[in-house]
Amino acid sequence: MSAGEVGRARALHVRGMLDVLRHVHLHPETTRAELARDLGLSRGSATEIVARLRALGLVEETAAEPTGARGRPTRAVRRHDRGPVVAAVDVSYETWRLAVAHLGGELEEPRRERHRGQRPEEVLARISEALHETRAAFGTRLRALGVSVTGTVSGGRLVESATLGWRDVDVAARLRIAPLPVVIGNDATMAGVAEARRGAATGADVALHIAIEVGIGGVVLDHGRATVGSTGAGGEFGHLPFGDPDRPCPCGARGCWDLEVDGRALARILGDPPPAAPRSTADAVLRRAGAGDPAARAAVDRVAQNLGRGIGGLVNALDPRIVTLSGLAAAVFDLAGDSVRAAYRSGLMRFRRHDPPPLIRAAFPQDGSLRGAAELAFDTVLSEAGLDSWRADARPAPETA
Amino acid sequence: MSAGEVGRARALHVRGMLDVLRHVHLHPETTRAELARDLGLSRGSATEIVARLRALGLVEETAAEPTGARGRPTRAVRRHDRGPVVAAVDVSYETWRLAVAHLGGELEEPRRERHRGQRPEEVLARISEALHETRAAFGTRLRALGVSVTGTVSGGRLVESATLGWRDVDVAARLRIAPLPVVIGNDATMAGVAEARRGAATGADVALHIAIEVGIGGVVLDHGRATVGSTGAGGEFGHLPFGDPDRPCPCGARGCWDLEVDGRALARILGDPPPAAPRSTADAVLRRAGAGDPAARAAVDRVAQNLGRGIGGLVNALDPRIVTLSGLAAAVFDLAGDSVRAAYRSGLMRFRRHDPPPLIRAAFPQDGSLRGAAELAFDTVLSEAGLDSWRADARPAPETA
DNA sequence: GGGATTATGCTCGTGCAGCGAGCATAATGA
DNA sequence: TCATTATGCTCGCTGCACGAGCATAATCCC
Repeated sequence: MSAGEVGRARALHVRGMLDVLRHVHLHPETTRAELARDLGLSRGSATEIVARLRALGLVEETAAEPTGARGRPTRAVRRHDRGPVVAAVDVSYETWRLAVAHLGGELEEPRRERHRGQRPEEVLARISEALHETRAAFGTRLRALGVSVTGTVSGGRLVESATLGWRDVDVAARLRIAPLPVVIGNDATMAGVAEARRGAATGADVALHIAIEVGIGGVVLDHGRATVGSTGAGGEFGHLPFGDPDRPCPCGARGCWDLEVDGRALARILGDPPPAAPRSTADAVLRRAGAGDPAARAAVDRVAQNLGRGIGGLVNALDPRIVTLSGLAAAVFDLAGDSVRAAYRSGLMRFRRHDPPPLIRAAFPQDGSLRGAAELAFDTVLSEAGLDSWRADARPAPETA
Repeated sequence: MSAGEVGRARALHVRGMLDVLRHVHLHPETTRAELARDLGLSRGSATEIVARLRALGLVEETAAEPTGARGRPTRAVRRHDRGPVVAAVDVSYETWRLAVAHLGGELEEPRRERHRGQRPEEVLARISEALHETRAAFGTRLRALGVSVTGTVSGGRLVESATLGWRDVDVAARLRIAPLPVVIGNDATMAGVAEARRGAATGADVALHIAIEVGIGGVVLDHGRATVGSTGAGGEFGHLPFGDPDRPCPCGARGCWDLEVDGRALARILGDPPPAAPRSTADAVLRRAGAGDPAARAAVDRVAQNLGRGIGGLVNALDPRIVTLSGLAAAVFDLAGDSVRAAYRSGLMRFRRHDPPPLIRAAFPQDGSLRGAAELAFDTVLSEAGLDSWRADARPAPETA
């Protein structure tokens, strides 16, 4: 190389730019003055950092609508119209979805396809195709991929999904697009991230998210960060032995909480055979209970108690500030909230009962996992490496002096 | 104030000094060259930072013993002989202990007193007295206080301790010494911190620590940081409903795991009345089982199964890399390891069974909670605020130019 | 309508901290 | 004795943020 190449490999200090960019991501309508205040920057630094971000095509400044307050009007700092985007994929029971997300979290209308009956390779090939179309449409603006999948994710692989009937599939590898970073996680984990960062648990230091579809998924969020353990499989609360110790679970263990709270539990309590589609069964029972069927009502009540009791135990163990519920958990909570709450309270240690963490419906019942996948994908964009690579892609080759 | 006081309130950039100081804390015998390599510093920066730390009386440099390797011999960077120390207090069932810890983690021989039968105020007054003696001996070298206490800690208070018979005591407030920061936590939490940072779980990204004395304490460690929830009460795994749903727990809930694994469980299984001192009862049963008493042996086996099964569930939910055991959990594991392991494995989800997280004895069965309290106290010293205050105490009043 | 008030934007000089090249130093080994 | 190896130290350089001072642009109030 030429002799003029001194100090090129040097680590760039981009802390300030990242702080500002993350703030813009979390508060899409912001101003320089707000940035300076919230991030503890001087106005001079704010000016300089915003100027650098503008030069990189990451943010734009436009005239802000007048607030009517005194003082020189500020300008709005917004995401750049041609700034970075990420792709978010969610693979669920019968369908998959693919959406593009912008800085600030805005999700474009997702593309959606049914995949029931297809083999994993077929499904993933279709999604990969769609991803390549997205890549073609957005070019280098597409920076990362977040994948949410219903099932247990460990070591970056989908190790087991009873819902999908898949086992040990390297979903991330099959969806990877050339140089883009991929993050993959369980759907409940992803939805929990969305709730903690922009949903019902916004601002909570520690939050517990509980989602029931078939079985229970969940996650603890610590300041918006999912605590997923050493391999990424953390949050499988459904396989805590809260249930009948003799009842075998498809997971291989016995007494799993899973078996006491979903469609399988409702069918069993009602004396019906194990359902082929537990989620639909659950919806049917909930409808009947809502319509006044006493047997259905009793079954829902029983499941509500099992749910509340388990959540009480989890709150004892994990000490969240708030508990968000989605899927069947939210539906049961709607229909039999008193039963859930009563069992929850009586499952709490005494000192917690005077001010228990509230149980709240999730803010994103439909697209939480897509939103969460987008958030985690953006985490890789809003990092030193992500900023460096954006800069490298945006600029022509660096010139030697 | 004088006009020369420009920029005094400015935040000092001390990242490099803190990085080096933390490295010295974790690796007490180090060298400049190692610091530069491990922290990614240039040798020039290492020189400068070490010089600054020396000037502040935080580290010393001495001739290192020759390694026999080629090259200019390096000098050892060690904690300063008159550098900062912290006090660590552990309040347990019958005694309390107070120890002084140095940078690097070395613990001086603890002072120990029995307190059985005394009221909380008396006990804490005695400890406070001892702390003031420590303060008198070490002066401003004493920088922080870490308190470990057996019981549930929430919001900085001891809210409930069945072991001590205390309820809602503001231990931290009663032990605070004038301006020093105080950190307080549950004894199992503190012991877990010690295991994760310097003990059996060193290097594990996520570790689960399980301690049984009376009931179960525990904690998840994430890269050495205790995940204690929103109020600090996280880790009360003993109050997960793994047990008989009808059995009432003194905590107010039912079916708690606590009741299935400690001296109370052993007594119940043996048909004995509830013991007054469950830990001694447990030790006695363990001795009889070790000596070959078949009834005792069967009871220990049963408890071993309850322990293993619960740990399996926790591993499913929390996904640690390793599980460390102490107290009665370690003793049961020694005596009935096969039963613990078998129940553990059969409680795991199938995909985990080919390579389950190992169950390991804790490295600090005796003084883990003291060591952990010292570690957390040192965290406050090895922070920007801690460094600033050390600088302020060490130097005379800043001069105005 | 015109100053007073309030708030934000911009420029510029300053300081800190770390980089890295080059040279000095101090051991081993042939 | 001199090459080799490794560390220590000096020094000029650079990136980044600070903060004072001034410019700018709105509303408020007489």
